[in-house]
Amino acid sequence: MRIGELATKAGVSVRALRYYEEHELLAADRSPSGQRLYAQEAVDRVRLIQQLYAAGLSSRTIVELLPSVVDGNATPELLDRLSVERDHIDNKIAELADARERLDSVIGGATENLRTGRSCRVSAP
Amino acid sequence: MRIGELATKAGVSVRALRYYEEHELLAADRSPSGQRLYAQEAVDRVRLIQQLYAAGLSSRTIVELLPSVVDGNATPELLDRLSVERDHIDNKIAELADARERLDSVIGGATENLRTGRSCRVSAP
DNA sequence: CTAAAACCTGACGTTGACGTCAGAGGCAAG
DNA sequence: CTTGCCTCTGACGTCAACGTCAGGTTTTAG
Repeated sequence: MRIGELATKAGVSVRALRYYEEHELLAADRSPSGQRLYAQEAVDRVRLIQQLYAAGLSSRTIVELLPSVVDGNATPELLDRLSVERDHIDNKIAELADARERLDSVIGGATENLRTGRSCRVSAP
Repeated sequence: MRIGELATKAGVSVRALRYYEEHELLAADRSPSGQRLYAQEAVDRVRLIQQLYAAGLSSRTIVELLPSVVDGNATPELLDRLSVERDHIDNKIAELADARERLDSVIGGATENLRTGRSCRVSAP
């Protein structure tokens, strides 16, 4: 498949795919005329890349870890790096859960205020 | 307290605090000579700001929502915005959990490979 | 065959949350 | 008083992950 199709299937821009190649996250074959050609698996790989981006990994980090994640193999050092990133993700999840709780309690309280009658002492009656 | 002390206590840079003032996230009194003066509560407020940043909110969004979060009150519209952000956070948590599972299974598999004897068919025996 | 759509390379633009530097003023200690 | 650290206001620099535009080639639809 060519770049446009992959972009559509994977839900990213064409520019993003060229960026991934430039940064060695995603290799592409070339047609005789120089157009990029991708295998079906590329769709999953792009989704994986996006997932790792969303997890806060930089493209440099992804380059280092992606082979291990794809073929399920790793040296002890890579295993360490993977654990480090896993822990980072754990911490982020905890932070997010905190923030969500905070918003939830605000939402709950404010909803209650609106329900019981206007707001809670905004000004004197 | 002056800006350096707040920066230390809240764990951010002096520059960040000036940035927050510039973007109306955090007001400051001024000494006669023009130096910024903060109350103790500012420490918590800065931590809250950081938490919301970590949750992916932009400074513009934080400006809109911060008053509600701080005093626990909100108009119906703000309540909507809060819910929207809460849902965003929910989605992010789900994505992160996915990514973590992925890393976990890679870590598990690779650890197993190392444990049972080198790697799983890297080359012919 | 031709026009539209997709693709190519290069290169500059964007955005957010600060970093950093310059030049000048303020403030506690010795 | 001066040494040294803190603070001030601009204002330009940074970095990542693309967006966007220019100018040209290739593929596809009719």
